[in-house]
Amino acid sequence: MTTRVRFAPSPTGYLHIGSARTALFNYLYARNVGGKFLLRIEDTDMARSTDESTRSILEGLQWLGFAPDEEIVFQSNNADKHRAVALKLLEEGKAYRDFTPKAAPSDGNIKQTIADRARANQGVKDMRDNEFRDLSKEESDQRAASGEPFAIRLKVPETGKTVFEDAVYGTNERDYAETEDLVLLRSDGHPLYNLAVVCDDIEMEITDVIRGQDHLTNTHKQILIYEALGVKPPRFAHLPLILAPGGKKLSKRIHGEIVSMTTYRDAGFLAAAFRNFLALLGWSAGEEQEIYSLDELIEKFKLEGIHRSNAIFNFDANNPKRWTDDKAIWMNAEYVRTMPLAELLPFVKTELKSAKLWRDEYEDDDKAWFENTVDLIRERFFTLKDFSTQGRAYFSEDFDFDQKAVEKNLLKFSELKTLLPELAERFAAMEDFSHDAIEETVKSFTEEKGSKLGVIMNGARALLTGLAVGPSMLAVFETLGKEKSVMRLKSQVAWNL
RNA sequence: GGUCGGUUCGUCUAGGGGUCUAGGACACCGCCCUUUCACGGCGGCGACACGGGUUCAAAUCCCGUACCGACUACCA
Repeated sequence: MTTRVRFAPSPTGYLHIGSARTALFNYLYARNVGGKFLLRIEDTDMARSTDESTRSILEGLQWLGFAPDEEIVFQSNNADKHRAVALKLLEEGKAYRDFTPKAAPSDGNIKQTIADRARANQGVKDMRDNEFRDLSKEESDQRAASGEPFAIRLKVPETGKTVFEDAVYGTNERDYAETEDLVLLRSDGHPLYNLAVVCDDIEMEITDVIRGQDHLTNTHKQILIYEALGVKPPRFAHLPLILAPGGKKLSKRIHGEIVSMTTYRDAGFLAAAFRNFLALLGWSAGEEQEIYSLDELIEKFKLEGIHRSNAIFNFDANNPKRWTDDKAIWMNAEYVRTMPLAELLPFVKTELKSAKLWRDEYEDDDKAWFENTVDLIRERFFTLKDFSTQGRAYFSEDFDFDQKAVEKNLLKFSELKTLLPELAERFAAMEDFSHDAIEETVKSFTEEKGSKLGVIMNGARALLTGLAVGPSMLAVFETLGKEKSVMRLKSQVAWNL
């Protein structure tokens, strides 16, 4: 039997970092065993689901490169089938109508309300305590026929237990007495999550369910439904959660954009790097390698490598340099600096285009120059964004001067105000403006003036790039060329800021 | 409150009875290189939650405690 897995997000927000990892693991697993990776949008919560969210999730998946192998399934389209299953179970006596009036929706923190109620009960609750559970078929049918609203609940057997073997967490057992007679169909006719999931997974012929650990206890309820339906449940593998610093839940409300996939795309992350980072959150190949191509991940991915404890996505909202996880930033920098140049170029092009810095000559007459330049400056970059910000001076005359660089490397040495334009004159007189020739000129100029090489170089760096950091100045001079170097060295703009 | 699960450096993790005076990565700190640095090189700081067992031997097995998490909805 072919392995078939699915990623099943509910469209109530953007693609969350935890969901993205779930998608990744499903994808890797499917590819590793030569199975199918499917996508199902669980949009049965009409109140919270939005098309906007669906679009955002699809966008995130597309960026990460996880295209489903079959058409996307929208769960809401299957509502009729789900209803039919609930009715069938009712007919077979495996479910019953509950005529208890629907409770008013609680305001405030629902989880808290539930916990409080449970505490008030002192933890003892008879899960079978429902006056309609054993109502005669005749009376139930009659009350339904008279138009009385009802929900359909699964009739969980009195004795026994649900057991399943989780690929990550091992054997899970739960006594039936711990599971309530869960609602299958709401009184307004809408199927509920646990029913919908089971029905769809059966219909989609899902063989392995890989999802967040928050569904671990739900699994018992779902197994009960599988049993009532007489269908063999799929294999389950639950993933540890990704938490916020402090071990708290990572949420949109509290942590904002930091949890959204599109944030990383927009911040100049490479999908390959982010995938790599995500793969290492909760999974390990058991070796010391950390940089993996997609193919390597696919080849090495094993469910056994997933661990049981939650991981923390580490970041400091108050520190701009650490706005997201350090390791994610490092990983991206590693990719930017070391990936084959030819693969990086298209991304740089896109970035420069969106910053209005792109020129078609970069792929034509100036192709060699462009490639050399990108290769030179990427050494110190972290994201694609850096090409249009820190790297701006290489592609435009309109760049900003970093105040600190100006103060530290220019203003502190007032003599540079005349020395640098003088150096420009020397440059202007040069015929061969190559690395070695430039070095020769700058060195003799420095000696002649009794100045220091570092002072001259860093002053020039501030003038030519606006920054205090960057590649070797000899390379910068050569890259920018004689004309621009001369012009910028003479410019008084930075001196008058 | 109940049920279930988890706990190795600040973070991601290796390890699954002796090879562990616990390895790697990120971050941090120091030194070196150097015309700068967010590059590179070298080094440092830094963890088996706690308490009992079992065993010749426990980070690894068992029990308890603490802490954290999930679930406990006519949400998904």
